[in-house]
Amino acid sequence: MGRSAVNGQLDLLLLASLGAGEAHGYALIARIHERSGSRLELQEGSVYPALHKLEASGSVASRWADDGGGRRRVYALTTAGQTELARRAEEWNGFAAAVRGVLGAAS
Amino acid sequence: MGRSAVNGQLDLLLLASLGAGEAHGYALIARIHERSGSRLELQEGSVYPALHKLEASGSVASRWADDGGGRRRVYALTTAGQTELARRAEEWNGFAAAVRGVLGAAS
DNA sequence: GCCTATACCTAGATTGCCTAGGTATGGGAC
DNA sequence: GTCCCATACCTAGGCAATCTAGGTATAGGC
Repeated sequence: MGRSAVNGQLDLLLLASLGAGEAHGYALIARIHERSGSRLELQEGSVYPALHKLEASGSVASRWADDGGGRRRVYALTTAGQTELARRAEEWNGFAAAVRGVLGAAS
Repeated sequence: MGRSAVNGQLDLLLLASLGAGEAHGYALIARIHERSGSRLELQEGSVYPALHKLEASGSVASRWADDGGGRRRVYALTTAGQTELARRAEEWNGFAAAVRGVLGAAS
């Protein structure tokens, strides 16, 4: 098992991070690392395919930006993506509550 | 994706449920279903292999019980299993906090 | 002109769990 | 008294998520 182990929440994490403003892949990795309190260290090999999948499904849109530096693909949340984010966040809250319920009963 | 989607927390759920007292496989499924507020419906095909794995790693011990009815394999948490439960619970709390951190920043 | 950092990409392997079967026993219907 | 269903256990194989381990390209420091 890898060091971060996102346990099925990769899409949620990416959508939520994009909810804070458009960004390119590398920046998203940094953003998630930061906001998770350094607990999540996503790998590029996980993030890029996930972003492509989210774009294919219409949750995010991308454009190429050449701000002087090298090529960058900047992703932004679409309207459908905002809906999807809300749906997944609720799903996560339900799952977390379910685990808390099972854990809480033991203590 | 199945209907319950335990997202890598199957072992934790089983250990936590056994923390509330020894039980056999079928009863564990019912216990988790109940304590999760009916949100988690584990399948036998997930639970039994997981219990065997936990027994092989020393976290649980089993004995056959024939209380009048058909054969039943009753599982109980070992001392090592209690340590493992604490470790995994802490791991879960860390992960949940990380996700909250990423989600919270968006709102 | 080379090395490093930034940035992006993909194929293939691994892992974890579910699907879909199967066995066995006991009790109620009839 | 036998058929069916519920309880209880088990396994092989498949599938989906994501990680590993490579690769490409550009810009800037030295």
